Amino acid sequence: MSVAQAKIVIVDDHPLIIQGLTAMLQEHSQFVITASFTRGLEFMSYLREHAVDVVILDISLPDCNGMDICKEIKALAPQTRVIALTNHNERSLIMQMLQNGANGYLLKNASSEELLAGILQVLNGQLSFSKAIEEIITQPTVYERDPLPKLTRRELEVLKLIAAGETSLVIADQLCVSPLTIETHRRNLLQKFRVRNVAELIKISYQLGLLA
Amino acid sequence: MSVAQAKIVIVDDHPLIIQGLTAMLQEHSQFVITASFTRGLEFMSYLREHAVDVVILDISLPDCNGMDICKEIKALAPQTRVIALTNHNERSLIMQMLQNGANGYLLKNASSEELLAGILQVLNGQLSFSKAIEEIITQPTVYERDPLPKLTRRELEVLKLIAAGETSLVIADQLCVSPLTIETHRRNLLQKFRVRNVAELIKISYQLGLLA
DNA sequence: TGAGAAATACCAGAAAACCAGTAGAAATAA
DNA sequence: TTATTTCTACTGGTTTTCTGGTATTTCTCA
Repeated sequence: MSVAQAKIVIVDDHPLIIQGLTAMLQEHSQFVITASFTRGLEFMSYLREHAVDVVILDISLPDCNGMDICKEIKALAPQTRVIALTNHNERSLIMQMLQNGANGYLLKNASSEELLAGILQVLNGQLSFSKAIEEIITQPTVYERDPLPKLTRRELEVLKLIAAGETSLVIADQLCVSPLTIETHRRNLLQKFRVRNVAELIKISYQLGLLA
Repeated sequence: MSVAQAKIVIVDDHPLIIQGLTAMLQEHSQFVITASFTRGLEFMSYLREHAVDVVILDISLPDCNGMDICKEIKALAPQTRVIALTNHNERSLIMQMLQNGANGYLLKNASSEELLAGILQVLNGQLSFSKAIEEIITQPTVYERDPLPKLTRRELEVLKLIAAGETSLVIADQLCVSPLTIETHRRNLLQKFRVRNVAELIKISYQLGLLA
């Protein structure tokens, strides 16, 4: 990895971002971009055939979620370094990515120096974070929120209907269950997210990227 | 504008996007990128001193809102074409930008061909939209939602506290007014957004970028 | 300076959400 | 095949929001 060029792959659904990264990395001969993808699944099948040193990975992809992709990458090719590149700066998301084995977490509004330094760091076996991310991590955080709650299929379904403005009664009707059941799901949602009412629930769900 | 190079300026808080656009446009000699900014206000003072043919403008900027910037550009330099470049695809946002005089509306996940074609179109005096945007516009819209409601300062303040999960009583306390007043603001918010309850309110506010 | 917008405030009743506790059936994982 | 989780459903009571009115004072800007 020290003499040869480092093989880098970009996975991002924004062609502009790919182009920007490519332009940036081209100027540095120690890197070579061997491929880029706008879909996570296409990348995964590529990874099965090719060696990759660093993956620069968008968390929010159209066809699948970057978090899971990260985990799969680490299962399939543990030596491949993963750098998350995203706009999301929710603490729980970051922690989850680290949990899943990410080597770095950079924000899309990072400067090219930051990006470059980040890639070099993970190649060196170190972790790498945007300044803003570092602050969020080290922050003892009054805002401490535990690892992104795992919702059941039904709960997610109910959550979306709540966000759509439907009342428990209507939701019950739509899902063909008792309104009391919906009330229970509702309560469990509030509990899992540790919030006090739907307003907060919807806000957090958005911040965590569970909705839209 | 036909013989000379078209002067293009990019305003986007993501260096990567700027780099991507720059790389893309460099290959075409009919364009020249004369400047790029990560802040709207800096750009505005630049515009007072320099001629610009096309501004590629991110709607969500750190220091100010791209919507207003668009209006100001059109007031200051009506011959300058404005292309909105953003991730938001809410109908009301698009309409608002058009209202404010934008010449084009492209999505950040657009392909380079789409971007290039878009710039050429607005230079020709035509309007230009991403395919997805065109669909949203022409859609007879079951989803019709009128121009992004204008909130008063107080309403926005209340909205944020609602999103934070505070009850009317607590909000009233915090703002040192009667709970009944908050109820009124609340009602006006629901009315302005044409929604039925806070869940929907918060969802839409997020989609419109009013929160976080 | 005068009109319209914004912020304030009230009443009263209906609807919906929230809280606490319990529990059986069904699906899924160990 | 247990064990655990998920989905379902209930009782009963409290709090909060939502609806539909009305109305005064203070800004704001044309």
